[in-house]
Amino acid sequence: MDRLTMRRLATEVGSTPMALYHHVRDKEELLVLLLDDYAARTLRRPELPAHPRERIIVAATAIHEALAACPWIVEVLTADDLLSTSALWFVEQIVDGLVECGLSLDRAVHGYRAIWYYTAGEIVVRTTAARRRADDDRATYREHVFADLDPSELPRLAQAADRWAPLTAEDTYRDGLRALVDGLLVSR
Amino acid sequence: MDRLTMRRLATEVGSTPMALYHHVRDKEELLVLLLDDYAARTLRRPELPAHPRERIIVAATAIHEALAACPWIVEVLTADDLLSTSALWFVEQIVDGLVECGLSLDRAVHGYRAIWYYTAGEIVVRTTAARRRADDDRATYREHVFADLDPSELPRLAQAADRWAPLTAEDTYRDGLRALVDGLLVSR
DNA sequence: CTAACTTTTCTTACATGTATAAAAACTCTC
DNA sequence: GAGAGTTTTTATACATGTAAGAAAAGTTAG
Repeated sequence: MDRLTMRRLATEVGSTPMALYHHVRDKEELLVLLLDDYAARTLRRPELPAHPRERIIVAATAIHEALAACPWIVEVLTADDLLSTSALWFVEQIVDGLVECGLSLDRAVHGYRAIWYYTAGEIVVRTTAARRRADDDRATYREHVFADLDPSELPRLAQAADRWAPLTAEDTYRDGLRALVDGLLVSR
Repeated sequence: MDRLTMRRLATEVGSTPMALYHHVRDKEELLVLLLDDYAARTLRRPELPAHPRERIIVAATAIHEALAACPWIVEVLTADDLLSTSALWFVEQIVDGLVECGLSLDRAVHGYRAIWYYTAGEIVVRTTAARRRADDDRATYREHVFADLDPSELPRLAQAADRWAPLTAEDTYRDGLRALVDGLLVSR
């Protein structure tokens, strides 16, 4: 986000900063367009399994992988649910998979939203955590927190204290996604 | 985030901008501290139900409500998993609930992370969507997308097109949370 | 009380996003 | 092809976060 400046872009394109603003409302819109372009060029449709539940997993994972590979995405990612027209096909697969598993269309849309919340949240949280770690002053904050834990008040956290860092370093997106999808498909 | 400027804060406190930087690494850290203070003052511990599964729901919902009531939170929310020491009690409740439901401690921590991803994602996505709607130029983008949908290629989305806006306006945090927790508790 | 040292504050400076309004380039009709 | 109208670009300006280093205030040892 910060690496790209309107001034630098303008001079590299042989123009002036304010000229860019005729084509783009603000810097964020430019980045959304970049993300859109990125998605259009890199999102390849995977082969989908026959079972609808697995189809949901594969489609969501594909989106997640594409986004996670792109660290500048976070600031843009706070966009809405439909990141770009190129991603619509994946959304379709997810909604359709949910419907095929027996959900009503309305519930399927809600289900897709939940999956999107989870996916976007995972990337945002994980990416910013990684950035903080690079700073490494702030990384020690967590150690502080866990060191001063009162085991009588917060026994589970105290118990997990030394394992917290490695545990949260693990990539558990798929597991959480599976759990969420399973839960969504349990008829309630 | 933008409403608070270091310069204005400094003059209101009767100081200079750079003096603030001795106490705070940067603006973001100041906001994290503000969030921390906000959490400490407003997060009241609710009465917890006996059943561990419901306890998870109640604790997560409490965090979610406190955060969702605080719109400037989004930029800060991309913090790590432990928002503040005042929230630790809630984290404890969630992890403990998961353990009581039969998960190992490791899986419980992962489960908490999944819940946090979902919660943070929900707030970030929903809040930014609301901000965009205020702009309302960008709100029409979605209508465009749905208007030009090819029903033969994306049948479900075409089918849901006119209901998409109201559907995504509904607050389904609780439903998604329940689904996620259910899924996490299904022994795999 | 003084002198060294540490913590805190101030001054100045720069790069950034972008508002505003004028200028230039382009397009299209007659 | 001339002139009106539209689109695109430029010049200028301002508020912002914050780096760098000087200055001041506070603290402590002798």
